[in-house]
Amino acid sequence: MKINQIDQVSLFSTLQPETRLAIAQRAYTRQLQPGQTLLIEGMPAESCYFVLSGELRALRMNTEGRVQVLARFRHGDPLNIISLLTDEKVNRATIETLSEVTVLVLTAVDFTELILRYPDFSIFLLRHLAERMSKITDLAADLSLYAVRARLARFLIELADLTPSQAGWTQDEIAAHIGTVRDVVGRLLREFEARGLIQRQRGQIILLDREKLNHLAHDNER
Amino acid sequence: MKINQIDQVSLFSTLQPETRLAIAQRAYTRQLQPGQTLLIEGMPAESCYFVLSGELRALRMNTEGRVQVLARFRHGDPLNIISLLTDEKVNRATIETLSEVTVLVLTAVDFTELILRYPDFSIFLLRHLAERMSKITDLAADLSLYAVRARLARFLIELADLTPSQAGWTQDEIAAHIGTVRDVVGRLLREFEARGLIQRQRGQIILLDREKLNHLAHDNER
DNA sequence: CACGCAATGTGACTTAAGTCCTACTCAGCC
DNA sequence: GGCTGAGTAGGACTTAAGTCACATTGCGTG
Repeated sequence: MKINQIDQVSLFSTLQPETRLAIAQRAYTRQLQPGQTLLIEGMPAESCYFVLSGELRALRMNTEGRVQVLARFRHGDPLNIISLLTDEKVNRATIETLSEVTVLVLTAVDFTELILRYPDFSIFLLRHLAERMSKITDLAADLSLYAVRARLARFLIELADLTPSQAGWTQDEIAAHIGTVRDVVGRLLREFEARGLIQRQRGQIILLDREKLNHLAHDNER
Repeated sequence: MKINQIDQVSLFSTLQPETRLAIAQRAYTRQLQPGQTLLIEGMPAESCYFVLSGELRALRMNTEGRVQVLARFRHGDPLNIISLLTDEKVNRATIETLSEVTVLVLTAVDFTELILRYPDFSIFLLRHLAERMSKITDLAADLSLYAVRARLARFLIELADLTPSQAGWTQDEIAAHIGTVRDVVGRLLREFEARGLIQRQRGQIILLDREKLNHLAHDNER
């Protein structure tokens, strides 16, 4: 892949020019359609990826087909590195695209070589991992310690903070993120609306009473 | 701290002698009593630790006092590095000792310096983080996708695999690990015993029907 | 425009799991 | 040897949350 393309990955901007060059020499790009499965949980891990554009999600599924989203990836995020760093070298989650996606592909061999040779690369990865570790820890604690109502309230607040235009979230997707099912999300959204906490139009959700929502998010009451 | 002491940390054995020396020059040890709290969630993160001996656990607690254990640490495990690597520099969990403990303390400044100067140190951390990431991911997925019965079955199997002498686990502790409450653990253990899946004596649990337990662990049925 | 699929709305029902209580067991210890 | 407190046993009750079934809406595409 061309070096100037690597330079466009803004998150690589913390890396030394030599390191960027080394990555560029080994990596190649790959295009993916929306809704495509990039990796399947349990399969041998052969390479890792870096998101250049588009959005993906990591998920686990149980025997009944219920889905839990574990992470979302976008521009600059490394992807599947845990599977490569771990002893078993097996994909730890299924990864699907949510939009059209371009990724940078790095084989396992190249990856380990880069880590050993370019210290700033492993620091770069370390920071990313720490960030993701924080998020997944929050998820685990939430799932265990808070009721669905609280998790939904928190989700809505975070969503509103993150993206001003939070359209395109189906109830199914919300459910897969907060660890429940569609029906329950629908019920609770209606409840929130009836209580004047939110307002909905064309699938968009507007927070009306952030105070009360925030209270709901941190207490297991109604 | 003395270098020969550092050399005793078997997990540091993958590090270069210079790196070990650098750690030894900056770190100091600290003794802790059983049941002591080393770190409190939400407080500013000032240093990280490495376990020399004894055992600790990381946990989160909700407003009602319910506890979820997020990780266990023992000899060689780094501890609180996520809090230091993350932007906010705040402890991401409460950490308590389970026994008498000796830790190696490294201030935030020394830690970042070591990372920048000794590449093998960051690779060492990277591997640890990947391992822990795997575990916490499993936890989150389990909490979301499997019923308590399945989580308990899995827990019992893992426990039996890990330590041949799995005494000293109170129902309360099991509950805090698998994300439920004492009463429920007690009920289910009795059920398992009545069904001939396990046998209990003096707090010790012996697996009788690993097959069926394993089936329970992977399906959400009874 | 009509058709069909995806998303949502909504009530009725079921149940896992949590809560509450009271009683029992057992080890340690003054 | 009786007392204390931590851990366990076990029943009764409540409820959050999941399941099921079916209606409705809305959007994109032939």
